[in-house]
Amino acid sequence: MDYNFREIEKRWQKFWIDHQTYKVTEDRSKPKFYVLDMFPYPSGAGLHVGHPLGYIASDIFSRYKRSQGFNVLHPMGYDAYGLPAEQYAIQTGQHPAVTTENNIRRYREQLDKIGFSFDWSREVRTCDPAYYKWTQWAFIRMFHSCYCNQAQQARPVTELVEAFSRQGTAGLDVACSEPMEFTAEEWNAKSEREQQEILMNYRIAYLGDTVVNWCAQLGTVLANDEVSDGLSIRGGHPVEQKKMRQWCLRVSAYAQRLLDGLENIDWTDSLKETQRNWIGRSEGAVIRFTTSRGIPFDIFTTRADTIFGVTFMVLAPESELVQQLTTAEQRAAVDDYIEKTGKKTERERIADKSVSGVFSGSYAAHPFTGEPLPVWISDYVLAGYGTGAIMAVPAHDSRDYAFARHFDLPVIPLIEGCNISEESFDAKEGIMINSGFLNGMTVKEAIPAAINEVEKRRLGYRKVNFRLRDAIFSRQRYWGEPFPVCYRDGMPCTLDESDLPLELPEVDKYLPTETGEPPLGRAANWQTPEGCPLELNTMPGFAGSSAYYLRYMDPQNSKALVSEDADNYWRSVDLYVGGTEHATGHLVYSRFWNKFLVDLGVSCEEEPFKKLVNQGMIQGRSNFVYRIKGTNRFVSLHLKDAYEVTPIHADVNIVHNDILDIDAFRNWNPEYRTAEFILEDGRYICGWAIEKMSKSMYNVVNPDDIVEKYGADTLRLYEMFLGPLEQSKPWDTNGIDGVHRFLRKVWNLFYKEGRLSVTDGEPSKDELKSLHKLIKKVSFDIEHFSFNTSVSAFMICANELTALKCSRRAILSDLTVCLSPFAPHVAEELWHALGNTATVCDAGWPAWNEEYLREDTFPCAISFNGKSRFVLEFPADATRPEIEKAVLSHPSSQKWLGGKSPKKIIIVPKKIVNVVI
RNA sequence: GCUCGGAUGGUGGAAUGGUAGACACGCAAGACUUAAAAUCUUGUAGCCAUUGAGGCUGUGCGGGUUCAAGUCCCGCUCCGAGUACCA
Repeated sequence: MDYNFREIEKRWQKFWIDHQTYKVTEDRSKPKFYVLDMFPYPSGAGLHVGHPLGYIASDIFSRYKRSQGFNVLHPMGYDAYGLPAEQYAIQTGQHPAVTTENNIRRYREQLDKIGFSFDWSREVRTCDPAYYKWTQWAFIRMFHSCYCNQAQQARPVTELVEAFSRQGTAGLDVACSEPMEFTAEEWNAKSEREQQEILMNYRIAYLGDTVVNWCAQLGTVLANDEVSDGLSIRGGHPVEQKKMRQWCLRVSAYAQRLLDGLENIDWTDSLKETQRNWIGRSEGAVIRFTTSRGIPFDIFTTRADTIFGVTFMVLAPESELVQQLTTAEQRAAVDDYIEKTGKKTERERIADKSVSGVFSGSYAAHPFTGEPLPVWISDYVLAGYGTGAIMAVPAHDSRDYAFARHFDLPVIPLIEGCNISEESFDAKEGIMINSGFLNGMTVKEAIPAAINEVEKRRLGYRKVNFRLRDAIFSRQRYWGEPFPVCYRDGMPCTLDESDLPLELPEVDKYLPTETGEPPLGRAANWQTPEGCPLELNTMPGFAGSSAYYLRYMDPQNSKALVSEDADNYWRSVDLYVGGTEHATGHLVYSRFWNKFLVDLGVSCEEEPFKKLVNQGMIQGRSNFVYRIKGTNRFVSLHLKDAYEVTPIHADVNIVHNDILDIDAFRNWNPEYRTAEFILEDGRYICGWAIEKMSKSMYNVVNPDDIVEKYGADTLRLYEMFLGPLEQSKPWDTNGIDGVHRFLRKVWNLFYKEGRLSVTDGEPSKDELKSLHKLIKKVSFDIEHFSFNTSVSAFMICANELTALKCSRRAILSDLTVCLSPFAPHVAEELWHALGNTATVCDAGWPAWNEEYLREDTFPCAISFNGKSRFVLEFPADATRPEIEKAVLSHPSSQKWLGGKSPKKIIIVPKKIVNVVI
């Protein structure tokens, strides 16, 4: 019987479905383990070979943990809301739900062919009302919560209202958009509407007037992580800054917890560092300057030590102080400047490195010297960071320096011996000069000293600033979760939780209305039964993916997002596998979302993803043919230099090991039907290059084709064999034959001349050694996600056992179990062929025995002064004097010693002997 | 600019400070075959030798620590990823 992978894989995939082999329940008799993949967005293009890489790795780990007796939760679902389906709907009029459903079906077919051990009974889809009910529910809870900075915890807004009516804002430290101060009497005297306006300033989900990234082509706002280089990540359209009233999530309130939480999780350093930068904690001080007309002017600085070097002040063009500080004489110039910068898109603002700005006409007084400092307005100061205003220290900040040089403003050096003739001195080192009471101190001493003095004189206060902004949560799109919000007299109110889910309505077109409202404006009767209009925006992509890992724990629960019982059992994700591209998006939002749920008592673990592994990207490997210019003749790679040629992408699916299938190429495109070829050694050899995997480069490799040709087990092994999991690498089908050959070799250990041929009885010493070497190596490798070397270990073992003509049942049985996480179908087949009735995942992971690995003798490299010279075999129990004697009496030793006697002899047991002369 | 990775044969890549190049691809030679494919065997870092002979040089570059460095330390070069008027 041959290794018929098609039949085997079909049989076992059916078996696993029929027997619900991978369904899990909360079995308290076993330890739990939660392995999660980042769920995919089901795109129309289907999966290419890059997508399953992470899924294969997590599947191997899941199966391994199952064999070790863990109760493994390994679910899969779909991140089904998103822009591409909606764009497609706009073009074709097809309902996004239909295309999404089709895409999901296609994804599922492709995934099923690879033999994953997902528990599909727990599948979730973010566009399913039974699922997004809980996304809406969390939003309602965020609306009714505020963040208490003292307790570092979300609290109900009702508590805040009570505090306001009792004591006003006195003694409260609650996260807010704008600092506010009022007394209990003032609060109680306010109207309901005024009180609601004030509460918006504190809610965790709030409506805020914010500068947003507006993308006109997409007709929607985008979050910071959805924009790169001033272009939208989806589609690459220009993005401009616009002030709009939008739903926001107060992610910034959780900044410190998000930062602290990184200490206790097992993620790569680079990913943690990316998040730290994104959160951007900086310690400094807010210092209050006073302007000529008594208007306070607060700035944030991390370099309070440079206060004596301030020569001017700068405001962001969007700052509210601009209007107050502009004098009559400067009015025209300032208005002109504001208009010009306002028109610039984000992209232009980044691209334009030239210095620009305008003088406001006002002066601020230096808090220590009282000296007047001109107040300028420039777009190099950002409205959204700190206070939107800075004190400019041109000698020690490169941006201030460029500005001062351009407008010819004074520059005062503050550090002994620094050279500021060409550029500013930004380093935080040196001895202070020209700085009053700070003179003679080092920079490191001067920073706290300056802040202390500022606080003592009541000129300002110590402040920790974060770069992390609140997340803009509204999208002017159709295909997303509707907000559970209606407007009563223009005031936003949440729906009752019992009315959830609020289902997405039908619309005639997926475009904005004629009046410019979002697509939901087209829905008929989009209002509550009492007639209050419902919110027209929908939620962004990250809404549905922020708590999906919790829903998998209890996916059918209609009473709660997750039951306390299920949450207490599964707790958090032990292993999360996915790409780095979510470092500042999903992985920040879901950590925030989880922390909020922890505050509500819904989730029990502060961090949702204990360990995270980033699989690398699989790039495409394109093939080229070379057409001689102006002809339909193609010349093979190594002969092309003799001609003038144009490289043309050839479909990688008609090229094998860089050799072109000429007939297939002629049939590929009518244009090439009559093509002629100049061959080398009778073959046409293609050139190649590493590029992104995409249709236009004809380098997309479909996993279905690989499964059809080689089988799922070969695909799984080969994807792992390609290189280290976390490294980006090109897909190169060359070499897959080797992995396939290995599986056939394993098969041939069991089957001789077409029939099963295994023998009972005691395995030989060599057989045991080979097997136990494998068990040890593979166990270690899986724990360390070093799957590529595991595959090598399998190949070595198969080669050794083949050489030993091993057909011993005991050996083959354990080998099969080791192989089962990697190649589950063939392992299952062989396991049953050995006469087992239970599935291979119930077999239990074999333990290795060091006893079998011990050698009778060991080879030892003999070095002289570190240079390896010859190898000697020693008995396992050789003593030091015996080794020394053997080494020195070896005929070559005299040659290397050159008549001298050795200074010392270093013996590393079982590895090396070094003779130092 | 800053942060984090990385650099090893023709290729993908192995190597707890201890015989560098495992394993695989590719290539070459051989066996089987009318032939091809498939399969199997052998060889395969470079250089100089040799045919019972071994030696030298080698992990991006330059130093250092060590009996011993691809691995650790210092200084560069190049490549990749992320991030950026963040005060």
